[in-house]
Amino acid sequence: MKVSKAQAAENRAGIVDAAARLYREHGLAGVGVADITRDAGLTHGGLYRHFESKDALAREACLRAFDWTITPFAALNASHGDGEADPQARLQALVHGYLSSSHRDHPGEGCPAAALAVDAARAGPEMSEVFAQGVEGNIQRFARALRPTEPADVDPQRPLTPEERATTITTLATMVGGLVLARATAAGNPALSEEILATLRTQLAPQQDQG
Amino acid sequence: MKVSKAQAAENRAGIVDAAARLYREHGLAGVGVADITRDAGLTHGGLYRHFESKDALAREACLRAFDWTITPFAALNASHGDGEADPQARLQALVHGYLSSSHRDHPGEGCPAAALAVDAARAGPEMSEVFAQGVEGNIQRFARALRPTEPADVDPQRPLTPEERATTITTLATMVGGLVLARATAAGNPALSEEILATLRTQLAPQQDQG
DNA sequence: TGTACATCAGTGAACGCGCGTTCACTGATGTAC
DNA sequence: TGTACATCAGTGAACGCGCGTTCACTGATGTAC
Repeated sequence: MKVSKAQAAENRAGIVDAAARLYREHGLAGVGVADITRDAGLTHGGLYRHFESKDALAREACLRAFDWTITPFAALNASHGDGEADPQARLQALVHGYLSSSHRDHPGEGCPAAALAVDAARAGPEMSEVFAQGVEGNIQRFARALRPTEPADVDPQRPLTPEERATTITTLATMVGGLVLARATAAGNPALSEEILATLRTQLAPQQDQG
Repeated sequence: MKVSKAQAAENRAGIVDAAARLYREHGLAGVGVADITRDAGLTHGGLYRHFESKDALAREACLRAFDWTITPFAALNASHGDGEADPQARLQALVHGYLSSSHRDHPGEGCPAAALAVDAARAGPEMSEVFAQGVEGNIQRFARALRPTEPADVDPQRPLTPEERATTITTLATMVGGLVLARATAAGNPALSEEILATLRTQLAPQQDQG
């Protein structure tokens, strides 16, 4: 039966959200369209009224997963506005959240760069473009969120300096690599997995460590 | 027809080698057993005389891919023995080789940690165990290869200090994360992909950069 | 050393099975009058 | 405002297709005598 336009839009968004979560959990090749629509409370036949193909849905799901507001980096925005004022404390909060056992064990709600990078590299140029946009966006927001808020007369949206880009890329790459290695070793050698996370927390954000 | 024991062993090794290469190129889910045996010059039917299942072959292929002698890290052994004596120069050579466009564009002969980590995380505890062994081995060899060779009376095989482990884990995680991100963005934003590689080369091994 | 024969690595057809996609159909929606 | 009807989101069966795995068969190997 037909549903209202509002309901249809809601269903479509539900499919994208379900895909974004399931793809991060099981990989692009590990989830079928029937799994996704079932998870969204629908049947698989109607999927093609919304998306041209599974690949098109995967691209949209990847874009969605990089959405700033649902990423692990979301906390940064809040803390930048009214939260922690000290950039070093913000970095510490972010690094500890990212390199946590909880993030490692719940890829479905976690960083898409860590969960989908290897799959995206094999999924063709269009997916790579979506992925690159997400990574570039993360670099920008990550670097800006860690800038000092003083002095107040400096534009917080000014372009990144080469140094800012370099240190941000390095930190992001280390976090992504660490999370990826921690996940791959978690089931087979939990101690090594924890050691990787704890080591990188300390290396990236010195000072006290609270797991 | 039956073949000699020597030929059978050679065929089996050929299957493992083909699997190690194809899995790194296309992922564990992206290659069929028929692709692998065809690549090894055989038909798919006989595969099960050598391996219990596709998963068992995948595990053996992962183990093989981590083999020190065919890894990008292989150069380290040689250079440790009779090559570059300066640890800083060895680090530089390794980092530049690892974070090169060539390594990015040829995952089949490259680092299994970068190519298979995300797949391994989803492939069950047995695969994770194999992967964890490979990572631990890489930590050990990487750290030892970068030790100073002087003074000569210190045992080069002595256990790693906590500091050695920490800096090695950080460097490895950064290289893996960087390569993974460079691969995922290569087709969609080549400039960003190159920037990631170049930035990390400079950050991990300061001094001159030769691409 | 020679011969007869059991073994078994490899072949290629066949098997279920799950996948992405298509399609005839349904019936509530939303528009035209 | 009411009514008739075209639209189209969603359903569920059906389609090819490729996959992992099985199996009867082949014939060179390697062993027993």
